[in-house]
Amino acid sequence: MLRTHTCGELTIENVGSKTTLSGWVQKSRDLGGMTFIDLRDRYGITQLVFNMETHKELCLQARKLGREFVIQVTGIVDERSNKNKKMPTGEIEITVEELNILNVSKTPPFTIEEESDGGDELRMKYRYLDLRRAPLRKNMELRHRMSIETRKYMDSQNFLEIETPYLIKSTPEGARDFVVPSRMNQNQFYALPQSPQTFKQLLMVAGYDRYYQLVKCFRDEDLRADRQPEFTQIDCEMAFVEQEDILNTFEGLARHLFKEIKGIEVADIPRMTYADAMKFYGSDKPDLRFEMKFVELNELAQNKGFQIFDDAELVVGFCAEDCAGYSRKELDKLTDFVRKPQIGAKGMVYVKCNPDGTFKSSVDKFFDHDALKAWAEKMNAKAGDLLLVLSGDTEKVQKQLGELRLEMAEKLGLKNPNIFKPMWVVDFPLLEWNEEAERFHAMHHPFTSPKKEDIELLSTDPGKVRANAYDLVINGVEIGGGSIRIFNKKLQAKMFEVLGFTKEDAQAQFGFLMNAFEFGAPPHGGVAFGFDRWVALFGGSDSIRDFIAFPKNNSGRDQMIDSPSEIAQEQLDELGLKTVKK
RNA sequence: GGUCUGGUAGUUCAGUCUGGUUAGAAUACGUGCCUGUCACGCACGGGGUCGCGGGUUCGAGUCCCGUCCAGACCGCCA
Repeated sequence: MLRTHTCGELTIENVGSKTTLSGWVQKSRDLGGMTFIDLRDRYGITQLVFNMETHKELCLQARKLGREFVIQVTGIVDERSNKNKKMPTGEIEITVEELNILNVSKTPPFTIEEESDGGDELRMKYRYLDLRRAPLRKNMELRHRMSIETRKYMDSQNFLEIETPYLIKSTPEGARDFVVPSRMNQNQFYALPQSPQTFKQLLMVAGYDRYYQLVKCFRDEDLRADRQPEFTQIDCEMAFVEQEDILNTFEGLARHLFKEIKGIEVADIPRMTYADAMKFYGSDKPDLRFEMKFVELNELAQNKGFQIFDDAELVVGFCAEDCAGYSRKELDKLTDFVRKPQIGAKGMVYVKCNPDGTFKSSVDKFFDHDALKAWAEKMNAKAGDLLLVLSGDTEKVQKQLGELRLEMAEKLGLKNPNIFKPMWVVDFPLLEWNEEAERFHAMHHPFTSPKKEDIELLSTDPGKVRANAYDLVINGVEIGGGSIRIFNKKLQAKMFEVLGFTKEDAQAQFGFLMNAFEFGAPPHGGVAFGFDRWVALFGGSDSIRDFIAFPKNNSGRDQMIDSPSEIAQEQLDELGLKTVKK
């Protein structure tokens, strides 16, 4: 037997017993007369002690052990004379009687500790070493527990987990597909699913009225800290439901996960329309951990001689608490922030609500004390607060101010990772105008149903149509989204028409779905959650990379296995593919 | 496709703005000393293609141009 216990389980209760442990040498401390070794495995760290007086040969051997050597020891569990309260096994140590080196190790390129000294690139290249570190291990454990609890909840609600194929059909809508050449059907290609969308709808037609799946999805788009080319979704679909049923069912999932994983009881999850989210927070995924709600100032700020405001469609601002003391330099930095090309504002107006009741603003020339006081009152500001105001075209200004709001929250340390503010954003627009293609795109996807009362607008003013679509947002992170689907063939055809599909295109790409809908499709709808994001959020991180065992880097490369890579000419020939010379 | 930041010892970084003697620190590694350490301590030591290519200059880690790599963001992500 290579071990009788793990390195995390021995305590004061086991003192006196004989034990065999196996693991990696985390660290050795050679004091001359005695040597301590921290032995590590997945479960913890146990201290080994070698004494020069009693076991000279063993002690000499132990001194030669390098970091990450794999060893097996047998010895007696002893109570430590100097206890370490910082570690669970800190009251005991193993007085080693037998030492067996199972394998040696090269010196690792970075330290395998809580806080590694390795940079990202190196940690990715040696991911198997990085995964030995406790923080990564905890992330993997968190991910595991969340998948278990998700399955428990879904099972309790009568959902069936059904697998859908990974080799499917490419469709030009939405994200770019990853494409797989077919050897048996030369010049034809499979696509990896961006989501199991059509299959889950077909499962509804098939009568499996509650489906879910923890499933890999693939999108060939540029990466971000929270976006990987392959990622995992909790994909769900239900039949015979309305939006309300779905929101309630998955509010249940959120509540279950919050309770079981974070020990947090979540009250009802508030809902906000897309229109309000944009109006008050300048984002379709508002972070509600902090206020700084937008206040419109058109009436108070326009026609007072300040040309920039007068020309603007919207003058809007928010109140940053206790920031009136900001220096000129700090305010200039905020102005620079909103003027960055990524944000795109022309400028920023500020009003300091001084503690003595006076006001100091960047537009004192145009607005006197009373005018600024009226702003402050409308914005519920108190003495000591700072008002930040932007103006311009409504949609743009809202987004710009939304970015500024997040920047201020960051500056003020309001993004507390231990506070969770979940919300549903509902009533998304059905379509959004794509400038480049000069046509409407489905905001969610082309199977999303419009609100009944808005259907008529499809022909007259498609941009105004609201959808039965919803997102779950937690702390400003889009955790998931879904919709009630169209199950009526006529309406689906109308939708494709609005999206600019010819009948032939629609039939070629989605015919299999529309045909299926002719065989008794039930009313249905669903939702999909970004599992990696949810795990990262619960783990207190903005980046999903350290919650995926083997992630890809910024350019979609796996630096450990060095993929993607070129393939042999024979493979290409077999697939009927030609290499393109660079 | 674009914007920004970075690339110097095994590793993490300083040094670059303002060019000039032998490129430093910490940590890791090696050797020696040390019987209660747990970020052990002390002493000594080895360790560098300053990402790569070109240019300016008497002289380039430092300035300029190009390029590669990494990261953050915009576009993109139904």
